[in-house]
Amino acid sequence: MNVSNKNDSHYPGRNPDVNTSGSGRPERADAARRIISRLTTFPISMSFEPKAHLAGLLRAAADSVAPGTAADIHIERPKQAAHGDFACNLAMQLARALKENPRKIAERLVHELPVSTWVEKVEIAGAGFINFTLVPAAKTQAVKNALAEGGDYGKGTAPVGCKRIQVEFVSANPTGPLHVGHGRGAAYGASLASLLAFAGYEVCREYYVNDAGRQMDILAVSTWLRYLELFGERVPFPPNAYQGAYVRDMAEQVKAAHADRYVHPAAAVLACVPPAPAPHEEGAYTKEEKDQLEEHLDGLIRAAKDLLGEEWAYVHQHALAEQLADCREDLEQYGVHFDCWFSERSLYDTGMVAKAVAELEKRGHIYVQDGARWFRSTEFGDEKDRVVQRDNGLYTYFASDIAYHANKFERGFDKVLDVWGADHHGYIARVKGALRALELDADKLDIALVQFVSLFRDGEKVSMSTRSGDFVTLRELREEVGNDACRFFYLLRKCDQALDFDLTLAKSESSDNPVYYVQYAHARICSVLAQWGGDAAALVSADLAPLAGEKELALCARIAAFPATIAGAAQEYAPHTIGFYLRDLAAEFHGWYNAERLLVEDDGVKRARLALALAVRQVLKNGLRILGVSAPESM
RNA sequence: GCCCUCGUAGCUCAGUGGAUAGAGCGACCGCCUCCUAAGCGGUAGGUCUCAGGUUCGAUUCCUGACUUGGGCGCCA
Repeated sequence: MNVSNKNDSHYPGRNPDVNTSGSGRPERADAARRIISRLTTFPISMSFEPKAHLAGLLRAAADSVAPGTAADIHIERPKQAAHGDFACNLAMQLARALKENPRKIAERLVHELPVSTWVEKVEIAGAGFINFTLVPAAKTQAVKNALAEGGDYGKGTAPVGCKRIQVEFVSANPTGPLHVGHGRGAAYGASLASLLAFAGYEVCREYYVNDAGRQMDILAVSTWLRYLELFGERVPFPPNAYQGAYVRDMAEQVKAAHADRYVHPAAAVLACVPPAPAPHEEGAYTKEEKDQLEEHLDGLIRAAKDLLGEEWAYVHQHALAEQLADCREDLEQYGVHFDCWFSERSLYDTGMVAKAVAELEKRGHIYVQDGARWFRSTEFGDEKDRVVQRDNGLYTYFASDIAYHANKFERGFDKVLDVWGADHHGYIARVKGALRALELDADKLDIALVQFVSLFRDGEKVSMSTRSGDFVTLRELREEVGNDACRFFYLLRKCDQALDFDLTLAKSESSDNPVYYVQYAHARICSVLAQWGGDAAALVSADLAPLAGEKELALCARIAAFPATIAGAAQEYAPHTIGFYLRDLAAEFHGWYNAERLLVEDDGVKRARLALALAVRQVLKNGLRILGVSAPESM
């Protein structure tokens, strides 16, 4: 027995029949304890989750020591090995309610702990920690679980009442190629969706297509102006139109398909358009000049619509279809798939935007001022009221977003998660406010804000603007760094943390990327198993008793922590936790691999070690799959 | 100005109401006759921005400063 001093208790867990009445406890309590023991003692062969098991033991003890105090049982893994395999601070938590010294409470708790065949030793240490040391079979049980469950190891079950969840992410305007900022949102959203699915939710991945509104008009008119240039009709190209080369490509396509069908004289185009300010060298326009530029651009859009008539729809549709297809292809290549592409325009076409505003109006949350209709969002926690319909009759983006979210709720999800860029955070209050105004449960809506990505090249910040066309596309990034490194790099940071993406580093020293470290562990295991050449499936039944080394048991503990890591990451919407977990798992494997030989002479030891290696590989594979990173068999 | 966010090793970042706060990179010293050296072991490096408060206990929670980034349109 491990009694380091008189205050430390010990626990005869392996010998439930031992007579402990010598401790002075009445026989009646002992009998009660036996009854509980029968309820909480499990045979070794069953699937076993240590934290849940220990929590169950402690719950029973707490109910006996402090009935009615519903303290949360919090089991954690101590940082120091000397503190056992698991620790619990329950005694400290109860100290206040019981008005008693935590160590005394801990002693009583330990005294009332039901017997468990999994527990080897219980110690009280420090201010009142209860430290558990498990029997070896408990530590290696995770290996058996991982091998038996395979690709399902770590899967969870969603909480009752929250089964169907929608994750909406990327939702970039289809007005040009996706850039590295979208790449982060895509990596985060896709991994989060996979994580939630693995954690037991029914997940719907959705992309909201902003195919209505001014940005699309600007793209269409940009394309048309480039098209006119191809026929020598030179309208000065506005600096606030889309500059990218892809716009010229679309103009070429329109020309190839329809020749000069959409050509109008430049003079006719400019006839009724308010003049643009004189162009500047550095683009340093004053506020007034900027307004003038926007009016000029709107004038060009009006002119295009007037001159083209019904054919405007073709140019508009062509630009939209092209960009959406490009975006979709880019994402598919990135390993990011969507179940649903939801059109903003469909909300207008089906009258849902008007209906949403009418619903608000019916409930008295709309008023008219200066010819516009305002939603009284201040009554729902927003800092100011918001326009939903402008004085020119057009609905605002906010109006369609209200309709969109109302529609999401109508579709019956238990949870709706929006992944937004961090610059949209001011938008949360008004959307939630609108939902409340529509008498919907706004708490069903969660919003994850993904911080910006700043690109650095050769130590200098790269300016990024979609309109100027001066940005690094996601496609370029993927081609230079690779999908795996790209996904993993993004995920090795909390989403609410701004990310500095050093292109020079990512491109020139990509072998330093931690993704290779994790993948290498997987490849190494594959290599060892291949050299062994035996039947890997048979390792499920290997005797794991030879796994007694410190590194081996630590690795087992790491594997055991995987299901809880999944559950925690899903609950926190934090897929980056998986990335860090995998890195730690790989590190422990590499350390073990270097310290011990796997393919040793002793068949029992060899099989046990191979079983452990196989379990590590399984967990690496399951984790990498969630992150959308490949698990190569050789590198 | 108001609202939000951030502040942890030289750098980039994890983490936590608990016991001696971690990793990668960089620096330094080692390890291939041996299952993949894209690997491993070791050393150095910290007032967890500061000041109060809550608590048995605060780097963690609260308040306030200072700091980082962002948002405050009849744009999307």
